Amino acid sequence: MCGRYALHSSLEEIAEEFSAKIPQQKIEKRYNAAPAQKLPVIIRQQQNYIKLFSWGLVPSWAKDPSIGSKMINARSETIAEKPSFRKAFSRSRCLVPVNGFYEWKKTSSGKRPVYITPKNAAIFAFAGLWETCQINEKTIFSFTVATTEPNNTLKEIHNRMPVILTTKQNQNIWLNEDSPAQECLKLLRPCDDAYITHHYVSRKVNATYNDAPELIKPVTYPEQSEFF
DNA sequence: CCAGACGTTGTT
DNA sequence: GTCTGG
DNA sequence: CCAGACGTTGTT
DNA sequence: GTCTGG
Repeated sequence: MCGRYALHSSLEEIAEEFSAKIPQQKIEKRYNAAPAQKLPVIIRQQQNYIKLFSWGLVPSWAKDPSIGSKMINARSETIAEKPSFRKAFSRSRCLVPVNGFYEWKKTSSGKRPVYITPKNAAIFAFAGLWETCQINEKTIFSFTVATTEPNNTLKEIHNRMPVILTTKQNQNIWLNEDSPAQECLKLLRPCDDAYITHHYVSRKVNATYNDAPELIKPVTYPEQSEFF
């Protein structure tokens, strides 16, 4: 699954990577981006835009925005059918720019956070969906991240992983709102192991109020757990 | 017909 | 909004 | 994802 | 245990 990530590239770098217009808004470098926060996504409307949307998809019919906290991920196996996602899947797909993401690996001495980054690139593109919802005269813009089974590397860490689109061609199919659903579904597969690398990081990342470059630095945990 | 759900992950 | 359960 | 709250009445 | 907030 994917519930935390880092995005420290500049807006200019992100705009360049995704051929997107640079927004007026500034964004901060993030090392601990978390659900419910406003984060940059790439959407296509005539041209590509970078927008700041809330992580946790709030369906258009929702009456309470807190439903978004349950919608931070969408299983790709059912994304086209679920009432909460199917509308966005058919017409409102987006890319989520990410420099690396965190997964928590269970060990005999507790959960340890792992940071997963691209091996030969600067930025990952997660496959996402976005939505708008009107609640109390306010429009909520939100997004979710598609998940799939893990590749061989992630299998050692966790039982799910975010969908990462590694080629420009696939990113374009995903972003184009006229792409047939069948074509889009084909993209929702674990990415090849060759694209990623990973290392353990500090448990400081557990708390969302920590957000600094040190969070993505490698740390070493004891090889063997303590005896009891 | 109306009422109620609509989600994902993993359980050390 | 749309589907399922009662 | 993890951390932290989980409640009401009525105001030091 | 389960939900909300970040």
